[in-house]
Amino acid sequence: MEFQLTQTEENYLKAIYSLEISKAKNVSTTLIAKKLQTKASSVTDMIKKLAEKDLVHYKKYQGVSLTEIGRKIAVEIVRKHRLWEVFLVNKLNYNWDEVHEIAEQLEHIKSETLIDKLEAFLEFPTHDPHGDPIPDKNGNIEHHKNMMLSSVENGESCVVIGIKDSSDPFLKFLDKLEIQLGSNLKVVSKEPFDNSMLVEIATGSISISNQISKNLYVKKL
Amino acid sequence: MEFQLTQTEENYLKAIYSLEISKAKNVSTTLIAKKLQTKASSVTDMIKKLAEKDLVHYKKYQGVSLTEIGRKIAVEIVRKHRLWEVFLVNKLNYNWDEVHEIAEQLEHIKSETLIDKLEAFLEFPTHDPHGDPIPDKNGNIEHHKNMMLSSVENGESCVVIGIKDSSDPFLKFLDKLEIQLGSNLKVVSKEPFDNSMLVEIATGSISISNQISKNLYVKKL
DNA sequence: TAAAATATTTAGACTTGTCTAAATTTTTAT
DNA sequence: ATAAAAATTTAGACAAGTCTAAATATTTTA
Repeated sequence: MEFQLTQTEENYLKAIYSLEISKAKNVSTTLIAKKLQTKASSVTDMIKKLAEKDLVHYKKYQGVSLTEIGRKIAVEIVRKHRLWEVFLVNKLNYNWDEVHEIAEQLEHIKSETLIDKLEAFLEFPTHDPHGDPIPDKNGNIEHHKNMMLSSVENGESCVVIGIKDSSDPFLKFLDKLEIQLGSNLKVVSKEPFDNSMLVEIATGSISISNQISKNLYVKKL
Repeated sequence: MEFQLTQTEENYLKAIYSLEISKAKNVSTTLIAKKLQTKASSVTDMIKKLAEKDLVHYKKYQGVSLTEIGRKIAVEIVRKHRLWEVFLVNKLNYNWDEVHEIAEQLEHIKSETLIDKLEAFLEFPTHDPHGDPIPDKNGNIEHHKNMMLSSVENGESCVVIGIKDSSDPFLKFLDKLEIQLGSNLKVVSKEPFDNSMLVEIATGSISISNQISKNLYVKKL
């Protein structure tokens, strides 16, 4: 029951997986094309191939969804990606905004044993450098509880536990703000006009726009 | 001056490099085909492409040799391969006979910084798990002095410093003999009939065939 | 040194993943 | 509800890397 997929096929599965999570069921051709920076016609071709292999459910013009086996493979790739990110940051001293591209390559390395040995070497981390949970070897993954900084009330304190949009510029911006995973934040006030908030952190008070506070997963204290 | 080569192109360069070292200049199409488990006609096609990019010298029917830039790239790939092997054995606890296939994949990961960071993390190893020297970041590589166990005289002692043929079965066989890098060997006697030798190691005396003694790099004590 | 054997190259075809342009279907708006 | 807009699929083409079979060149050998 073991598939040998190409990197491209794996990338499609991963893209569909992440779109299913953020956008609910039956992901559209266009959305996948946008995500993978390719053309809708190319997506259609590939979807047919994946459907042929029973990795996605597909009916013409109706979008796609992952089959059970397709989802299992997608989660495996996510697991590999996030474990490699931990390696790059914790062992090779990369910053959290530098590891995505390299992990995109490393996640496709084929081996029965490699990723479990890597996981043990890293001492079984539960989250990657951006706070995203790492699936276990059976494909179980604990999803974020959807608590964003933006929904924290005045006077309440919380800890940053994850980043929703782990794009390069956003991570660099957080670096500049001196916000990282584990940072303590206290919401001082919220501005109804633009939904920005005044927040206290270790180094002082800063104003945080809604666009940012919507992208920080937090846990209330 | 930076090329972006495909994995296949890189594999051809590496194959030509290793054939040049063992077989001298102007490597033949057939030899490359054998090494890469492909057909001579495919090799011809690829060679033309590499020649087009000035990575090899090529004249019809005359075989190929690496250009300076081609050799530089080949050595870089060897460097990556060997550093990853050190990582797999020293950090992830793989045995030396299990790492080749995985390193074959890891050597193609593209990054400006990754391999130097890996090298630092591994504390600048000079040799891979099979005793092969690791090129430095400028492409300098210290080649083995060609002293094989087979040329050690009766009564002389030596240390194993490298394996010439690092194939799976050979490495497993050495494991069974309890011979590893750093093992001390004393040549007790040599049998002129088949060139086998009687050798003393820590755990006792063993007979070693010529085929084996020709594949062990040693340093006299 | 000419015939036979071997090595190499060429020609044409196939696969994978992609694209553009055209055709078709679905969705949106009036 | 129907026309316009948007999304999707199809058709045909291309590049990369490979293959088989045939053609050509080189090497061996007698």
